[in-house]
Amino acid sequence: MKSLPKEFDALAIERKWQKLWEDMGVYHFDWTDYKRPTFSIDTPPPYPSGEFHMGNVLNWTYFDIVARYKRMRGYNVYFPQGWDCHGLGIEVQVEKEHGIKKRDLPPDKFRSLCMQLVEKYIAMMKEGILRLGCSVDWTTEYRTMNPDYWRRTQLSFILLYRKGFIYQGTHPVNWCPRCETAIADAEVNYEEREGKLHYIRFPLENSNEHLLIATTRPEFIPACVAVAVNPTDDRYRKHIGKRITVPAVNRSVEIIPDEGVEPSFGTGVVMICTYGDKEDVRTVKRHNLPVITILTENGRINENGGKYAGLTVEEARKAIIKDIEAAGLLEKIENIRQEIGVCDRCETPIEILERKQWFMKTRILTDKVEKEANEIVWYPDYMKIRLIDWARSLDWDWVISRQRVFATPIPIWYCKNCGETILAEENWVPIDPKLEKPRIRACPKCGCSEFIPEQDVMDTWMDSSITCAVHAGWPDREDWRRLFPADMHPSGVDIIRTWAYYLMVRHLALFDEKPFKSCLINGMVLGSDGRKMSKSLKNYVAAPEVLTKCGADAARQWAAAGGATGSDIPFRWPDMEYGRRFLTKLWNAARFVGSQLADYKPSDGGYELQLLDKWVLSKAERMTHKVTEALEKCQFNMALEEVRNFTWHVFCDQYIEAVKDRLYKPEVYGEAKRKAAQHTLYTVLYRILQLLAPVTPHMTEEIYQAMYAEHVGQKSIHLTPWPKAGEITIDEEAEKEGELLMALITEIRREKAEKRKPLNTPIKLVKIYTGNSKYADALSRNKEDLAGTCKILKIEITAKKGEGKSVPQYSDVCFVSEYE
RNA sequence: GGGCCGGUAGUCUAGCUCGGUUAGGACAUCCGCUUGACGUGCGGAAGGUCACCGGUUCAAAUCCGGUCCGGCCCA
Repeated sequence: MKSLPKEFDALAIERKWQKLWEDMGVYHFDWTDYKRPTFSIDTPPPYPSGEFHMGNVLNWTYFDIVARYKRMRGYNVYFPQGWDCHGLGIEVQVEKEHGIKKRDLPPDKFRSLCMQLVEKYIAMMKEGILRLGCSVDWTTEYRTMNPDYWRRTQLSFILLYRKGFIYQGTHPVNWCPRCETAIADAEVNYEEREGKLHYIRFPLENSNEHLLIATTRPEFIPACVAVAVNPTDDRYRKHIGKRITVPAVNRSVEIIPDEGVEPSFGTGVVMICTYGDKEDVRTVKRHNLPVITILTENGRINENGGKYAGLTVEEARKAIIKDIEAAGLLEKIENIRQEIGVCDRCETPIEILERKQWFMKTRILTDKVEKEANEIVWYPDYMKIRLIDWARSLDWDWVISRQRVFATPIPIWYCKNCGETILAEENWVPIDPKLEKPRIRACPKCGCSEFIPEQDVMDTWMDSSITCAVHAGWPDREDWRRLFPADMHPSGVDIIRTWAYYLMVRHLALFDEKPFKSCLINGMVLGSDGRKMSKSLKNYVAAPEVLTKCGADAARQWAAAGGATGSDIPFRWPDMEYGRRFLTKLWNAARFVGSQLADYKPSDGGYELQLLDKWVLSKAERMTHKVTEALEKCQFNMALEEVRNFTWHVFCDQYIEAVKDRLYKPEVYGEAKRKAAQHTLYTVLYRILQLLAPVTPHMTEEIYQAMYAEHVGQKSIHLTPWPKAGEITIDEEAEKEGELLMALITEIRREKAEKRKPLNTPIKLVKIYTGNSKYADALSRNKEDLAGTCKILKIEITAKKGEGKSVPQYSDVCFVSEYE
């Protein structure tokens, strides 16, 4: 057997295997194999936003461990990889980098700038995935910005349209005035900011009294359509039904009762505008109030704002306050902390606008979403609550249209004459209605042959929420249901409400089936200050730096063992260091085994297993059960800790130390006992390597190739079958006796340490008292390893109780040692 | 304001599902030793009212209720 060199270069080893695995194609899904069961992973195509970061490392490590484990368990594993390219984030960056706005360039030019930037980011992130050693099947790589992908997005749109899930309507939507587009609830963040609460007098009609209203948004006064009070509020109940004058615009509106009004906020009187906030939307709808839209798409006051038309929101606020103050109607202004909705991509405060948009009916699916969420296996289980709560909390359907450029076009035209909506046929896609006409001669309704293309494009989530079906081969492969639903969908805890939710509603609507059978959740990566790691918080550690300093196998150990699955994992350099040291330990253990097995042939028999051989084999088997069980439950931290502790402490510190004498001196103990130790070292090390392979794929491969590949016969350790239960016999008797023997060895060594003697100091005589004949018998049968390990020249064992140093856990067992 | 998660030695963390070992580990600290795999390694030591209060129980870090604090997501 080949022995390993003393030095190793972890990074070189990692690069070498990453390349060889790719060359050998060891991770390719075998479409022609119908014997093995399949296991498909719905790899979330990352949004190429720049660098592969530690959160990606955590996420990808989790499901790569699963992929590698399942492969060894005999599954035909499907591990695809794509890129979710479209979206506002890239557009905003292109605008920033080039100092332009989307309208400054023709759409195709703007789009190509976006594609360039995306390619740059993909290259960076792909490098990260490769360096982490993920077992991706790169023959599956795809980009959602390529027409072959968005053909599928458009096809799904057409199918949903026909099934009645898509509608166009004029409804209030979240609107980013900077990006000039509608955005979904999931794209709105809430931030606490400093605001001002204005107290303004609204004169009551036919009276010289007034009501004092409090508002944070006086610029909406021109859009005020009612004044509301809580019907249970005794202060104002008498005014309900009367009319009141809106200052600055002199409009007469009604005072209405509404239970949504919080009597303790401000004055308990609020103005209802279209639309100052989401609450206004509810109130307007509830009371069927008129709608006065006063904002343009870029956040200015429109013609409905009268004299304030053309001003920005900020300018209008100042102008209106000035006018109200001049009219003597401004009572006071207070500072207030308020939560405001901002655009997820550019942090501009969002507005609510009523504009014609495309929607997908999602709320009618909520009961189904809940039912399916309960049928999916979640790791950890409680995470399903997030999805269910989110689905239940949604007020509006999903706005799927965007007024942007870099996205999948909506395959729709309108008849120029009668306005009829023309939906693309299934075989027309991919198609961009802005560049191509519908493939019909004339409008089926009026015969007109001129058409107006839909300018809007689709929300990016429309691309990325059909991945479970697309990965499986839909719609091109007839057998796509073989890989659908996906066996596992991995997700960060923060995107359950988006990714997992949208996947659910899209696939339920399209195929009436849940998209995935299990969902693996990873927590957030925290910085050293305990807060979520981010560049803006200055607690950011770059993944390439970590991978260069410590290597992928160390980083993967951090990800696996940093905490329980689903919980947030703090980034810690000491963890990284520990991972690296463990690899060194493993390397050296393997090197020792190799050096002792120069003359060993795995097929050779002729060995007589000793107690400690049986003991460590039995413990290795027991550990295998624990690791297997932990991996089945995606408890990566438990699985890794189990193997690391066994390797370091049981295998290296205890077993190897205890059999050295037997290995070195066959002339004393006999060849059969040396062979027994060789057999055990060979077997247990292989077991360790296999169990570690999903977590530290590179190092285990390197050792496997040098020491095991020839005999085992698989071209990669990652293709070897996971150990089956019972391959090694669990020997309870040997474990019990072995524990006693190890406890005694440990105690004798401890005594040596206490006496400040080097561990290889010979002991002239050790008298052992066991207090019972069972222990005495066990020790007598196995005193060779005891003597060898502790350098004892003579051992006397008696079954009587005696004096001396006692052995922990075995209160009756004690010994007296005599040194020279 | 709502939902979820967490609060375990100087730091980080496991254990809690299914109550019962001396509460396990890593890093840091201290003391020893260097043995023919070990970028060292090994042996040992110190360090904890398991956030707080109450309940269930023969028995609670673990189950139940409440309080406080922190985080995440949302309104």
